[in-house]
Amino acid sequence: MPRRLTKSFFNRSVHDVALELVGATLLVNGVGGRLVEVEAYHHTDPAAHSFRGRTERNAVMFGPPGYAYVYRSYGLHWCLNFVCEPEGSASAVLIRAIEPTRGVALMRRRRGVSNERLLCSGPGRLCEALLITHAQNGLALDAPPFELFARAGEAAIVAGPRIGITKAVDLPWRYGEKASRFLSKPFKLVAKRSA
DNA sequence: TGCCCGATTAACT
DNA sequence: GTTAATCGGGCAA
Repeated sequence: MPRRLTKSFFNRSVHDVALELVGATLLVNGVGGRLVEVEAYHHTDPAAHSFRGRTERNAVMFGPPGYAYVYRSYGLHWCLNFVCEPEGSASAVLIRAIEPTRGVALMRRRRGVSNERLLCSGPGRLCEALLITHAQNGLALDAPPFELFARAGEAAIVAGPRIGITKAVDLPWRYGEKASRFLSKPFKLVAKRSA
């Protein structure tokens, strides 16, 4: 079994963590799969919830690393983040897509869709499939219901602009497995140099 | 207090 | 391609 990720894993640059999370396995009550798409949010970044300081909603981001920050998006969906960097940095990785591997039948039922590709390909979708709500906000990531395992082997990781934001749109802080069928959106081709 | 808008999704045309 | 669903944060008044 691959190495289990504990709190110290998250106590460093949010970008280092994001890169290493691609290919890692996340289970919630035994259900989940491989992380194939994540985004980094840093407190100096205008697109981050923590950019304007601490509020009731984002309080967990200002706490120690290795905890879940869950917020409501557009009034109806939930989004899952992992708090990173030393306490007070208020930086986090948004989990955007998962390749389902465990508890697929359960996820299908929770989502009400049969297409495996649509089960966890988006931050709101994966929270519905894994039953993540505000009830998990502030929970430690190295204790039940969470299980996190390091990537085993290689991963072909690409970076690109983040999705769905209007500030700092040019920062290439979205990371994922380019060839994965389970991304929320494909990564654009890397620009080729002309001879 | 009131208003606008968002780290989204599904169902439209 | 567009839009409704739905609500808390942030800012103006």
